[in-house]
Amino acid sequence: MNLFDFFDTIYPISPEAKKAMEQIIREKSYAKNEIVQEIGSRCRTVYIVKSGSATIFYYKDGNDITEHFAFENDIIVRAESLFTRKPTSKGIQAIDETLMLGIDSESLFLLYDRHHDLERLFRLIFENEYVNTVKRLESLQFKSAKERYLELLESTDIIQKIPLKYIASYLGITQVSLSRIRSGLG
Amino acid sequence: MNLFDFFDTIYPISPEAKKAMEQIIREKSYAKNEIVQEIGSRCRTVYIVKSGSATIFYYKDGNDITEHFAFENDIIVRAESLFTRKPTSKGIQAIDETLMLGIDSESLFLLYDRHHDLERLFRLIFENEYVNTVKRLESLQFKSAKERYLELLESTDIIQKIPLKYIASYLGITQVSLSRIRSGLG
DNA sequence: CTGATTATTTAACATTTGTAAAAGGTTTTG
DNA sequence: CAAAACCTTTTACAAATGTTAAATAATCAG
Repeated sequence: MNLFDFFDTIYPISPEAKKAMEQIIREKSYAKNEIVQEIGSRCRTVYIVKSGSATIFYYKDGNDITEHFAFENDIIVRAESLFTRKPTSKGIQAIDETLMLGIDSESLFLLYDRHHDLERLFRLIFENEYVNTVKRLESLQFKSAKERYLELLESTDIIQKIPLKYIASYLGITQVSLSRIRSGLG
Repeated sequence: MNLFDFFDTIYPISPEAKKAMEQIIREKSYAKNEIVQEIGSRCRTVYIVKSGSATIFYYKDGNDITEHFAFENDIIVRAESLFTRKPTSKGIQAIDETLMLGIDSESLFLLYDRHHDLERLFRLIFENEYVNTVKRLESLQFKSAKERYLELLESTDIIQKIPLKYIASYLGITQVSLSRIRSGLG
């Protein structure tokens, strides 16, 4: 789907706003496993996955942890950096060959002053991300690992294609534990 | 602190916007343990805690679970309902004698059209809530219960006054487990 | 195609956390 | 004040998850 068609499903914006946005969007493709944004950087880009898949990841005690997955038409930002202007210890990585649209966030935020509809659009987009995060929190707070795994399986088919090491850490468990759950013993 | 002084520290709004907001705010006090919003209701109010403390809670397998704490000057909303207009299985409860300001959310959202600065202010407020939720997610995903408890203790002094049963479920553990951690054996 | 690399499962054991019940503490209220 | 209600800790045992290492299985690169 075209980006603006996608945006129209959320909140229609004026032709002027579209024109202004086009100036600050760039498309880029990433190879499998390529780093999109380095750990330690500031988040200055709002990404939209056009095809492929990407994660937000970080390291804890030497282990690679997947905090977030993004697939086709998903927004991907490191919120704790984008909205605070501080660097973050998280990075973004392409899982597969991935095509991304990147919107320069500083420019976008400036456009909010002249284009109220753009601020509205992105307010709605990020409110939705906020809601998704609250739901994931609920899942991690008191559901068992097995419940979380089943819930994830039901959320999207694409998850089937993602290597289990990413999925395990996303669920907050080890690969060994995930294997047990999958074999029906967990 | 006065509400508008507090808002000014986030994003200054016009006198007209203040006047419009005053029409949709009501102050109400709640007794200790009083339910502010019932489980199963829709979130149509943005609360601000003036004094006291409140939680977002729900039931899972018969257990009372605390999802969120709010203290003085904190915003408290059930985001998964406020931003989707759907009912939620979570409620809001006062822990202590608590004074709250309630802003009618439907009216607020209507004001966004006429008062761009109000939309800006609340966008910034909820972006901040979103960031807080992401940080909590990170904590629940891969920190140990002990780490989470120590982190919570450092976040605010007020937490010392909150009964441990609320804190245990907020951390995603049982009271027994929290007692073990506190006694240094966990 | 085949060895090398990477991903996944299994096994054995350790640690953490949960469950249920009881025992102390503390607070509330008549 | 004293009984009741509520909160917190402790105990003993069960279940879930982690750790390390090894064994398979699948994929990749020359």
